[in-house]
Amino acid sequence: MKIATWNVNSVRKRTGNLVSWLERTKPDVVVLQELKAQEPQFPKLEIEATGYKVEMVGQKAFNGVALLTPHPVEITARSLPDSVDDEPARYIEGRISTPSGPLTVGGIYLPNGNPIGTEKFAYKIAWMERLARRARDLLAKEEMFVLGGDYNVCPTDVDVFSPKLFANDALCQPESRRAFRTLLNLGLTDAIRAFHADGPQYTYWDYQAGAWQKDNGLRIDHLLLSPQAADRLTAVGIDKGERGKGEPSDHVPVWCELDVGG
DNA sequence: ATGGTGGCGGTGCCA
Repeated sequence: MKIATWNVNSVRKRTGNLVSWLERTKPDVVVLQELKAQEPQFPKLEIEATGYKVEMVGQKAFNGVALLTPHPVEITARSLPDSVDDEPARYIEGRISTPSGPLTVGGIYLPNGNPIGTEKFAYKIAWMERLARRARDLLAKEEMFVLGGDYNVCPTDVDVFSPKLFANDALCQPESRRAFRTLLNLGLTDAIRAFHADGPQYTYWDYQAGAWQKDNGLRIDHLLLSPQAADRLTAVGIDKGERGKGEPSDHVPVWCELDVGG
């Protein structure tokens, strides 16, 4: 069972890349972020032609998340706890069946939070607390789940090409990192770090200043696994090649494999 | 060199 996350930075601009990636890598579930589209603008026909069903929470111009899978899926949430009306489209969650029991996949687009010292940063931290609340509720079920997405957090300085340059960035603040560690301390496993304990494992390279060519990257896209999912983790990967293609997203897909038997 | 790139929407906002 292959679970992936990808911030596509506009699903309309990325339709071609997305379709060829789906056909080549065949994930069982993929969560997408930054659709920058409402439901009528989503390239549903092109995606469905690949055999994937589309569940999404859309928004005009900004944010937007989707869950794609060829399997039967039950959508279990379209927002985090304590949501308000007209909340930014940043969370979707679905549940599929496997031979080892149900698997829940949450797709998250965590607020960027810049600049620090503003309401935007406070909103980021509050959003992370709501995510932790959802994680606790899911953990209580003692089932497999994966919370994948663009967390907009570099968990440690190893995850930043230049810690000095990002010292005042919301992605690297102690509060952001503490809230991320809270998720880990609940018992969640950072899938990439389970297989690559040290060293840079970037998932994002800015469009500006030749960041890709200079490998000036960040690790901000993560897959956090419940203990029941982590017990079955067999492989992880970062599809870095997507960043070198024509008209790329600034993020690349991150995936993991779970051995669920059958 | 106080810039640079990209997406949306039709001007500045967001990342």
